Amino acid sequence: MFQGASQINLDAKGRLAVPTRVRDSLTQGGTVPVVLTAHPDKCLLLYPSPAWEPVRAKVMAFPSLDPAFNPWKRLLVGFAEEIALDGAGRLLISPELRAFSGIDKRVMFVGQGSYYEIWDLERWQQQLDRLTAGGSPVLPPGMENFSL
Amino acid sequence: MFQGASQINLDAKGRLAVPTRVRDSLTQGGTVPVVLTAHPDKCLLLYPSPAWEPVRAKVMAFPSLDPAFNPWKRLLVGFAEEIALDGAGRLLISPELRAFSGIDKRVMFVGQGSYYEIWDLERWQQQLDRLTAGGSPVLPPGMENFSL
DNA sequence: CTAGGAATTCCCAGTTTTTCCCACTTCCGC
DNA sequence: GCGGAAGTGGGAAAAACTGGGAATTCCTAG
Repeated sequence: MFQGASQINLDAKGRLAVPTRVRDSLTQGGTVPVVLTAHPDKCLLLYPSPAWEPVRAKVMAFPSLDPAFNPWKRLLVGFAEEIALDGAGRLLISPELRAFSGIDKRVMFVGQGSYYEIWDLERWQQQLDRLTAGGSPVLPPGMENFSL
Repeated sequence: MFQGASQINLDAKGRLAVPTRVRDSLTQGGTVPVVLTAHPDKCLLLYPSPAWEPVRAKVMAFPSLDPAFNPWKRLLVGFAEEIALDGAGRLLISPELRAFSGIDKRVMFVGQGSYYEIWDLERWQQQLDRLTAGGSPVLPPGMENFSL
């Protein structure tokens, strides 16, 4: 289970140093590559390769003739890249994924259960502000009686 | 059941000394780690690790494709960190959680039943003032007939 | 077909950060 | 006043991050 947030700087070559604490759980000790893809909220998703497979299978099973599914398929499958970490545990983010997500240097690396999200730091704070600003957070239907 | 408020100072490294009183009940005598995460009110939540599990499970069960739930999952799961207390009973608060909550040195440590809340002292007093200012505290719906 | 150039990948080493542990001081109880 | 426990601060060892550099491969032009 992935959780926890880390602020990370990309180097000049666009490489992201995965925090050591999560590195082994992501790559299962270096034996498994990772998959990086795009999310509609303009962040990137990072899966251990085996965990990505069933997700891709589900997306590919969307009905091809329903136009509403096609953008999702193009985004999730079209941007997916299998990447191996280098000797120092860094992953190289392609120019295409960097352009899509607005990532240039400062990013937030956020655990979300079965995957990690990678955000441009500024965009991350903007979407946080939407929840915490205004005094009263917005509660979606079904969450009114949620207890911490 | 956790209750009671303590004013605590963080040291220069961002370490918080958990009061001796509550230390054993939090860690069950040192056998169990704690989980620290974020709350929309810009305070931190501190759980004994076993008590956090069901909360995380409920959050993880939110529908992934409903955009209204995603910010909550990013906040509660994304900021969650499992931390072990050091030999002196202190817990290290990560720079990310300190930045989110505005905590730098003086904090208020408040029992809240199944968890503790950790507030920046200034922010704690501001939210107290919001309740007590103006002479008449605001009553949320359903609390009109509450008897102390 | 060959040679030059550019981009990419892999690897090494310095520097910073983190983590763990020890010692001192202060506070409380006896 | 004395003993003990708890809080506080600092320091040293280890690990990790950062940046650069060299070699290889791919592409392009002659």
